[in-house]
Amino acid sequence: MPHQSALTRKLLTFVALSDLDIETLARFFQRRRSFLAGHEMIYQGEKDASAFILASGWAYSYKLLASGERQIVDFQVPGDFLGLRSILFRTSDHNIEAITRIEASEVLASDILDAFSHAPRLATAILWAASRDEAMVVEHLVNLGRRSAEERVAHLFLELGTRLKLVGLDDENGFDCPLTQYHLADALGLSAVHVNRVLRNLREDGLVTFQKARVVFHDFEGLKALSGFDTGYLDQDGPLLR
Amino acid sequence: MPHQSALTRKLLTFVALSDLDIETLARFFQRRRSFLAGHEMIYQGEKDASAFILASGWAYSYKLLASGERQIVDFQVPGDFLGLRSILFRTSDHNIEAITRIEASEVLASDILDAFSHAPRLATAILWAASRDEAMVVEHLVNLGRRSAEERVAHLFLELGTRLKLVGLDDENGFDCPLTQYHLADALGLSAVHVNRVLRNLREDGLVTFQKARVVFHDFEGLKALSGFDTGYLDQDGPLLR
DNA sequence: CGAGCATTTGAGTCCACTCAATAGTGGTGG
DNA sequence: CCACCACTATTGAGTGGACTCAAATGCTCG
Repeated sequence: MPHQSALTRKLLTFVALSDLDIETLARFFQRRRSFLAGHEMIYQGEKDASAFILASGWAYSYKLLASGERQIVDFQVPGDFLGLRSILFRTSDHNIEAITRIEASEVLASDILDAFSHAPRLATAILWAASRDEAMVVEHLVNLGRRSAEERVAHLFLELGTRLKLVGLDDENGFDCPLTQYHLADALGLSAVHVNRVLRNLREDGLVTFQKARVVFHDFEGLKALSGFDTGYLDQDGPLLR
Repeated sequence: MPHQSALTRKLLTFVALSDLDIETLARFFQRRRSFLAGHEMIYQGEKDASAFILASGWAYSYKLLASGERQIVDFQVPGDFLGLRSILFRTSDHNIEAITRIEASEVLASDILDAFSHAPRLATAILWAASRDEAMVVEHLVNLGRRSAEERVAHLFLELGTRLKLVGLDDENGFDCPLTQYHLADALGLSAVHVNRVLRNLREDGLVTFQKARVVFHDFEGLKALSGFDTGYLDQDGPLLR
């Protein structure tokens, strides 16, 4: 089952799993589902939602305001666990929509709760995965609160590049990226028009280009310096439980 | 042990705990500590940090940027669990500083990991608590990304009021609040000068006052309408595990 | 090959910023 | 006990980054 390798590998870097843990985890990959681009996989107010493990494709999680505005919280790429919070809360407090066509495994609330009863190391690994997600949200908060538009865009591209590299979906100088400028705007607290201008600046400064659904880094170090990007919140220190 | 009631009560609304769970949880309250105002309880880069359960006083968690700017992620009030993410990651990715004098219980990494091995329902409850924290961070993200300065301030006061009410630290028309305008600014992605102007506007519009370390609501419904505040992300639906 | 979406650019506006200066407040020590 | 110092709050003036509105161009896919 090659599609489960990304998540499993991530978890193994954190906790050494027993045979029982591995077996329990394997059950998470039983229910294969696919979704069309634009499909709402999870929606605000949904009761007893499922979670999913992304095998291929991109999604994004977001909240809608009364005004109709949208704030994107995070993007999900292959290997990511999505909707965990929707399981822990009886009713989901956010939406998740497929950006591209998606292949995923559906994980039921009962799968998770069983894992907690019978596979404590796996449970620890899941809590760790949730904490890592929270660390990403925190970094996005810093991005919105204290960085300029140029810095925000640069930071987002570097984060996505790093995350995709971890699952082998990057290449020498960049990565394929199905986002629109509206996605970037709603993730970064900017208007789409301004995102467009910022992209032009970054391109003209020889830092990155984002065109034709591809991000290409031209000056990786320059981008890091500009945005203050530090991989700390994505990196691992080696297993907590051996 | 009256100081443990707030957290324990919160957890019990989510998961019915067994006697063993309760006993394990009780161990979290063994190591009583106190800290002076301004003390750094947890700092970025700290290895093998402890977590804490706040008995009294306020703290705030934040990240520092290379530029020296500060982004406050959340405020912690009595009953809150703080530093959980510092335990799951070997090295802490954020700082937590005491705002007032603090009484707290220190929770070691081993306490948490033991709980995961031996008390699965408690483990589930801890994951739920972590998810609730993440939901708050997400709401702060929405605040920064898509709300105006007036809306942000109003939203923060409503959230703090609601959280304090849950632990009985509010009163008829407001709550005691040890924050400075600099704290508000760094939590809301604004300058302290602008926060001051916004507070004047809200006061002159008869909505809230924030003076002399006290927040007083004058038009609760008006504030809610202004900020689009919805308690959903703080509320509970009743126990997931019975 | 049009229809709908996405991108790009211009013009003008405004929200929140910075810099600067003045009060108020509380704690400390001589 | 009061003088002082550091911190916090307040207000004014001027600036600028990001916004909105508007229009033109490009792209893709049914």
